[in-house]
This record gives sequence, C-alpha cells and structure tokens, in this order.
Amino acid sequence: MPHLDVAELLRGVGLRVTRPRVAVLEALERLPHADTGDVIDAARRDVPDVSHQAVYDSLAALTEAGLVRRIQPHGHTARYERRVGDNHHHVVCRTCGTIADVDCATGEAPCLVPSQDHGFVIDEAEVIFWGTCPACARAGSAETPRDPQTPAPA
Amino acid sequence: MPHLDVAELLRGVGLRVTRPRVAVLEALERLPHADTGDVIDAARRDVPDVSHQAVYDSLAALTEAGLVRRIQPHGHTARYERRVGDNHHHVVCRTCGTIADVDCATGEAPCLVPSQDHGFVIDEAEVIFWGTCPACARAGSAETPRDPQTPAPA
DNA sequence: TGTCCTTTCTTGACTCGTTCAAGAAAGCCG
DNA sequence: CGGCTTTCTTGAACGAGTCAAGAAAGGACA
Repeated sequence: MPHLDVAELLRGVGLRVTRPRVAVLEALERLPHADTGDVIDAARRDVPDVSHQAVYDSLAALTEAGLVRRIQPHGHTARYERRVGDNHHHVVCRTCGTIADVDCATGEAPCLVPSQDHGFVIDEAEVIFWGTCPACARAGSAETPRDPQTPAPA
Repeated sequence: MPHLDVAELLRGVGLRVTRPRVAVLEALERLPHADTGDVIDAARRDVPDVSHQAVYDSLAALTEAGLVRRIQPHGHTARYERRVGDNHHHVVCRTCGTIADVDCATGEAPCLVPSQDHGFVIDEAEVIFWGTCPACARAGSAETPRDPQTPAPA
C-alpha cells in the first residue's frame, strides 16, 4: 500500500517510477538518518539485486527532486532523510555518529538571515549541533568508546 | 618575525615546534579557508619537501589543540581556518565553493541552544549558509553553470 | 652542550565512499 | 505495441584520507 504513495510522490516531481527508487524511498521511510550503506542494504530487502550504483543514482535523483535531504557530517558517510521542507536541524554525536532531529529554535527559517551575506544569495541554512549522545556520555565518562554503529536512540 | 608568534602559539598549547607545523600555521594565516591541497602547496613554499602526511598530521594536531578550525561542507574537501573561538559561521557558494565568514547573528554562541537537545551534551554549533556568490550569480543568471572547478573569485 | 626518550616525519602502500563509462534493460508517451 | 529516453548493471577507476614501520628531530634533564 505504501507503494502507491511512493509512486505518486515520484510522479509528482516528474521522476520515472522504478523499483530501485521505490525501494530507496521506502527504506528511508523506515530508517531516518540512514547512511548510504544502510540504504543499499535496506533497498536490497525489496529488490535483492539492486546495484549500489542504482542506489547512488536514486539517492541523487531523489535529493535533487527534493524528496529526500542529504546530511553529511564530517567524518561520517553521507546520510539521508525523508523529512524535508521544514528546515529542521541535527544533533550529531561525535563518538558514535548518532543523529537526532532538532526543530528550529528561532521559528521557521531561523538562521536563514545571516548578519552579513557578502552579496550571496542564500537558499539554505544548515545547522549541525555537535556533542555527545546520552549513551556515549554515560559510557564515556569512564572509557572512550569509539563504536560507530550504535543505533539511534531517539 | 611571525615565526616567533607561531612558535609561541604552538608551545602555548603544549605542541612541539616543528617546521611542518610552523609552515602550516603560517599558510593558514595567509590563506583563510584553504583546503588540504592548498595547505600542502603553501606549506611546501617554506618547507619544500614536507610530506602530505606531515601536513595531515599537523592539521589534525592543530585542530585538536584548538589553533585552527576545520570546515567541511558537503561536496568539498576539508578546509581550515585560523579564526577560532568566536563561533562564527560560513556562507558557501554552491557553484564555485567560495567560502566567506559570517558573524553570528544572534550574539555569541547563537544556535548553541537548540530547542530540544535529546539529552545530548552539545559543545559546538556548526552553521553553514548555502547559496550563490555574487560572481556566480552574475555569471549564472543567463546560463546555469555546473562547473565545479571554477577557482574562487573572492 | 650532549644524551636519551618520545614525538613527529618520511615513504609508500592501502582503504573505502563515491564516481565514471559503456552497453543492456526498463519506463513511458503516443 | 513501437520507439526514444532514462535508468540500471557491471566493473573499473578515482582520490581524500588513513595506516604502518623505520628514520629523524624536539626537548627535558644532567
């Protein structure tokens, strides 16, 4: 049943409906903040033989069409999310890479009004809060874990 | 003469004073927002045979010590800057990658207070404004250049 | 100033996310 | 259903960044 929605979404932005694209979109519905590897694995649950290239192409097309948003915190591979258009931001754990959403503190398009714009035409404000997630803070007060695959707690 | 300052800086944060580190710091004084390749080239002006590895190591040490700050907008290689500690932000041109500084609109540690923190201990807010720089806006109003390697005009 | 231990640098190989390219397959308009 | 275009498959390649082992340099202390 979600297949119909997804197909509509794709047509709505002028994209052809293909199995890889459907699988990628549905994967992102299930997995917020999934990285490229996660998306490839998840898409293969529906389309076992999709090539990684098809997933990359799909992600690029979906991103360009505005159906998904790409996040790439330094030191981590690219991540994608379905929640778009509300200009929300992210908290990233420096230790395990967990990402959580943060609504905009200031309102709708908060930081979209920089103090000086140097003549730039600004179309997006990307805000990343860096810190330590609860799990790593707890674990890390004694040792310093570097486990990169802890699932998102939020 | 700047050599003395730089050596002092390094000692001040407990780092050994080595020629690669001095060269890297001085390069960053001259080149704000230089990427890794720029830093390697610039450092070799002073120390012709520095290895890229030494530059990477120096940048990592300087970053960890808080003497330089790393910026890594998606789609661009890492860039570094000497201006630290004032929590300023950046405007990045989507077309040519030019970076300019933007002071914090809100005050001192602006976005450092997200609306919800999900229990994270936040230590930094990274804000990147995306847009089009004046030069690319002028050039791009007629055509739509997607040239990723245009040298920074500013 | 010289000795010795530690940190840092050199060299060179290597990893891995991502991209490129050519031909095959699939979507979709009529 | 035909035909054109977009997308997918396959497989190679790219490149920023990392790893590792031994050589060299920094600097504390005598």
